Amino acid sequence: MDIKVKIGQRIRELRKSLGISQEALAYQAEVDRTYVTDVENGRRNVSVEILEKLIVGLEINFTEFFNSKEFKK
Amino acid sequence: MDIKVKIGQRIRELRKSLGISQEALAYQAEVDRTYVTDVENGRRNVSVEILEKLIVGLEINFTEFFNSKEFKK
DNA sequence: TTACAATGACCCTTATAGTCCGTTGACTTA
DNA sequence: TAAGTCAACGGACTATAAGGGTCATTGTAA
Repeated sequence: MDIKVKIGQRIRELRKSLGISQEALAYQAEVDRTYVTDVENGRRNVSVEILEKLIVGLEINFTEFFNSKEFKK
Repeated sequence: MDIKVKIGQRIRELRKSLGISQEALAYQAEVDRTYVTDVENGRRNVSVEILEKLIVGLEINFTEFFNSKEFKK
């Protein structure tokens, strides 16, 4: 599966588990509201700096973010 | 530390453990040789699609790549 | 010494990542 | 009836990722 889609799904999964809206995540990650929508829907090829912002906004770290079934190939 | 630097260091570490040159990694990952140099030296804010190419070129997966001390915050 | 491979550090395009404005529809609560 | 939140989408714009060229440097080997 497309890495962009995998990352989008993972972000949505973690955001929902936090019970926050896309807009709230966008605010915490300091990115645009519409950008979060695009990322979650696998339409954006995010850079690591932006991904870091999102991961921090999700109150997690890179290791935990990628420690998920879909990233183990 | 800067996420770009952390990723660069991790790539260099894994590349050296494979015993291959930057050029060989660039070839396997289908990116430019000078780009690998820049990434390893923390000068590039790589996108996830390019990072995936590099990770595949390093014969590893995202989970293992980020399962390293410096990515656990 | 010479020669070569590997790496690093510039520089310069162009393709696209990322922002910001808006609208729309679905759903909820008053 | 609103009026609110939320997610999806589009268009236009700016910032920058990615590719590629060139030359310098370093190390090693003959």
